[in-house]
Amino acid sequence: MTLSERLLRGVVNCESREHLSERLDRGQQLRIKFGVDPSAPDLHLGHLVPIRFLRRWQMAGHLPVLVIGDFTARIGDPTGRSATRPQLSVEEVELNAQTYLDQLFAVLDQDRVEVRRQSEWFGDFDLVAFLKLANTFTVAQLLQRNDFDQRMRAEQPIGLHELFYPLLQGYDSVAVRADVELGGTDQLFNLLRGRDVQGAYGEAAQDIVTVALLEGLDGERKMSKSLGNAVAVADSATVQFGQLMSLPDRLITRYLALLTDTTGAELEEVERGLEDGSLHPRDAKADLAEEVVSSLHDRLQGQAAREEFFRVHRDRALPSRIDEVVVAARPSWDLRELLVAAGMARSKSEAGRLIQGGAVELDGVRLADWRQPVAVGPGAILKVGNRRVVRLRPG
RNA sequence: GGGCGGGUACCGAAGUGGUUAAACGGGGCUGACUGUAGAUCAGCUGGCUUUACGCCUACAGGGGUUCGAAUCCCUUCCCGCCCA
Repeated sequence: MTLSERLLRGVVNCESREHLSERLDRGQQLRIKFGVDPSAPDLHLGHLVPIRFLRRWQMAGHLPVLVIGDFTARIGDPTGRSATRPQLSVEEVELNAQTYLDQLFAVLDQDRVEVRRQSEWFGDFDLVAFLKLANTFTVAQLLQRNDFDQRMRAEQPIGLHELFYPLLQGYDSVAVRADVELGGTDQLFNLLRGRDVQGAYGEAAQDIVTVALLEGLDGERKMSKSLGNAVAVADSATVQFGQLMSLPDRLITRYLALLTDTTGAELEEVERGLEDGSLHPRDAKADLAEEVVSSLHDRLQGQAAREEFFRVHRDRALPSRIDEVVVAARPSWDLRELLVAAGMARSKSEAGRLIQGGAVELDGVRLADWRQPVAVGPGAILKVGNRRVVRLRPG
């Protein structure tokens, strides 16, 4: 396997592949730009795909250039959106960016990156400069983009400022003198515009690479916090493990390929095992989950999370650690009020529904009638649904 | 500037004077089944109350008509399309 083949493994789009491969094989050190969107500060597994890619390059001696989109975040990237994104304030952006970087440096070597902010060059961008940038494209060129086209068709609004997003991102490449730009496949349009902008400013066009977008836990849409199908990098090992176990079976190998260092041969083996039934999907998924969780925390926590999961779900035992909730000491409780007091329901109506639905257990006894008052002993175990359990402490 | 069409619950979308807390679909929650999930089936999906088809809040905002309005009228705001 040549150097370029190794570094371009898993890449979906590459332009120009020939040019890039040649530079990589020649051993040239490249500045690989990666845009950091500080509108969503919580990293999830989907972010990890390009970040792991960057790490591979970093270890091969290339320089990741992280561009914090502190201007574009205030516009809102229209990519993949059917609606305009909310615009953020300067303070929000700065705070988010820092949170993002902190999490990112768990994977990347902090000392071998260049961190830049768009405000460095856009901070005093004047109208003349802006119009010059705007002059690099026609409206038709920008409107051919899929997201816009769909929105036009659906008679949805498109903010004028959204049109400028690809231009600003493209100018970033000029500003940081990017050799290569990395992004998810949804960034293809923006990345390509970067090449055009560089050309318009008399610079060599960057090569671009895109990597796959990770599907979320629902197996349908791309992983995103707002869709509620994401596994957050900052979550605890047990939570992450449980979430990964809820992944649809058919995504096991995809996750392995995108989130772990599993080799191609190993992947084929798993695939074969799943197909002929010699490998239980549950176990394959547990292996995947342990691997991913271990990489985010450490090996020990990965194993512990696995054991805990099997304990609670397969063996139906109580979790080894149960959060304690202090509730008022009373001789007897209205069960609905108890649920609200314990933070298991937002309102008494909601509590009543849960009880009627048979979701509530107190000390292992299912309570389906909220009219029946209950007594709460010290250390009573309140269970609502399959995964929410607390220990009650009257006091 | 002119014409037209819109703004309904988390989302999409019905409803065009009364039995509408608002059909239907999606999503979410819960139960059964399981391999944990998915698929499947079932229930729930505004709040409050001594749970009662009782009360309160709700169909962009405000005002009005009416015994009664998401539904009619006036007005403000917002969005889309077409023409200029």
